[in-house]
Amino acid sequence: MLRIGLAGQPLFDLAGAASTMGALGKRHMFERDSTISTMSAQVARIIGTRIVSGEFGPGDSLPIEAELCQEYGVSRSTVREAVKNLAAKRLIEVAPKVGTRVLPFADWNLLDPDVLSWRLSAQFDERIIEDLYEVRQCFEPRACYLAARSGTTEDHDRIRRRYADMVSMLDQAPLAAGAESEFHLAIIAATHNGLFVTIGGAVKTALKASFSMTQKDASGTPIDLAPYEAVLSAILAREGERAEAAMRCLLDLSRQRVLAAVAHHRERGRGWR
Amino acid sequence: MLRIGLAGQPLFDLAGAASTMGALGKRHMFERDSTISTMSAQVARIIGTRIVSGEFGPGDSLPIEAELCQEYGVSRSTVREAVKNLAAKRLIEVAPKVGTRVLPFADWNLLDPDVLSWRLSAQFDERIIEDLYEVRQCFEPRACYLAARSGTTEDHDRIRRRYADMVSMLDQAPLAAGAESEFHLAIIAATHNGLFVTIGGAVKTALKASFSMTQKDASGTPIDLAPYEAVLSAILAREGERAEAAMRCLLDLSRQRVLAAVAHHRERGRGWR
DNA sequence: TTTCTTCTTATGGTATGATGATAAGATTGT
DNA sequence: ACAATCTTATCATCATACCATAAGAAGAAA
Repeated sequence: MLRIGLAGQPLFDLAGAASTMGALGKRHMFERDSTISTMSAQVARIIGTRIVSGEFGPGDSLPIEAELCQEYGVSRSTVREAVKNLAAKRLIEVAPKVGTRVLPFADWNLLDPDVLSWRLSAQFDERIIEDLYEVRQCFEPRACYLAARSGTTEDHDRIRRRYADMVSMLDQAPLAAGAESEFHLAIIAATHNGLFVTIGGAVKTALKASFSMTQKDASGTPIDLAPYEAVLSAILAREGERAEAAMRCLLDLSRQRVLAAVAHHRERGRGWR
Repeated sequence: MLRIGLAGQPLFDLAGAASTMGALGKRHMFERDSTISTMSAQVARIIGTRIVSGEFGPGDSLPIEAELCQEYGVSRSTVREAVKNLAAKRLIEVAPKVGTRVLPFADWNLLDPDVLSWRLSAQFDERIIEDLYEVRQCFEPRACYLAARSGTTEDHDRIRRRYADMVSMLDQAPLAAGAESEFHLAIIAATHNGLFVTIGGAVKTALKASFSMTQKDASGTPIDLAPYEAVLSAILAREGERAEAAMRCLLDLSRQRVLAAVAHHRERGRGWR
């Protein structure tokens, strides 16, 4: 049983000393990532980060609810919501009379945006980017094939529109990144396979999170549209194999671009965040 | 704003009329899926089923917390935990002052075991099985390639052991299905790509859930070991391409087997569940 | 000593009621 | 008509209490 934190003094006092006030309004009292709205979400983030950073290892027990309340200075309801949240992400498992235990890594839902961003902030790792692109190379070429072969004309129209959006936003870097995601998602949606959509959405969020880590979207170098155009034309022509190959190529270029941006960002600026 | 349920009378009275007793012990009072331990999990399942069955459409608001308490005869804490759970699965989004709204289908985490089983129980659809196998065909052959090319000898040993387990359990149908999953998971683990592991775990759970729907594991016909042996030997020989092709073949056979079992089950026994 | 039973305790699950903050809608004054 | 204000609906949080039960401790019997 691993126990952390000096007994008594909260590691992170989210709520301050005053006890009997509504808490939502005290958001301004702690600067710690005030973009997260609720306290339970913040507690979840803190505990989650401590788990993915390895401070709690698989099989370890978390402190009991009452201790967590003390540590973070919040009520039991809040802690319970946070814990439930982490359990839903399969980071922990909570059983009556036995406490809250960290699950083995293999159980973690790494596709969860929160889990991903916690992992990135705990220790940024190019490996995570590589893994993401490995997954994309598995799914997106196939999705492209299916979109070309069995997508409806409405699907194709939407893909075309997303491409047009991309073109029109080419100069505004942050918008372009979003438009690019939408292009990919439109292709995936054209497969009409819900699981593809789920995985695609997770990957999109994951990439966005990793971009925001490097604080720059693809290092400002303008995107080369040619590979996208190749994908688009192959899909519209309903040439499955060509679409598949074009997407494979696109992803490879994209991967290189992102890794280059990461490397570039790594050498200037002494680290991550 | 969509409101369902006749105001006042609970649709499902989970807790009964008595109000001031601990509730866990009253599990025996309702037969409704008593395998689920906590009430909040049951409430989540009921609401989740109503969502995936289309009773609430995307954009609709769920009844407010107080109404849900009444409908299901549980306290607000319980309802809140259930709602949080559904939000973690991206079925709904809850915002202060605006209530709880159903998210568009594209946001749902279809890889979540609960979501999958709710979908299956709401309306069993061969399509879901097809989608699952489409996903498997995307990433398992690639995982096989990577396992063959870059797996450690420990990884390979573990794969070999899982295969041996499969062989030894060949006659006990329920165990064999589990052993087969473990074989696949061992291959996926050998890629050392966490995302593959996450997706693989979800797919495994999903298949298990769909099997339990048909109440028979692969219709009792004994599994043909040859394709598995082909995969194993290719991996151990570190022949990536051959391993990839062998897995592709294996999955295709497996898919046919499962669909046949589903069809078989469909014609006798007038439906699902 | 060993084993079985019983008691205690630690721990999560649930209930209840109250307060706070605020977005959305209703009301009112100009 | 429009803008400012008030009210309400609704979730977020807190505090406290009780219950059920798994695990562990203590004691009794063989």
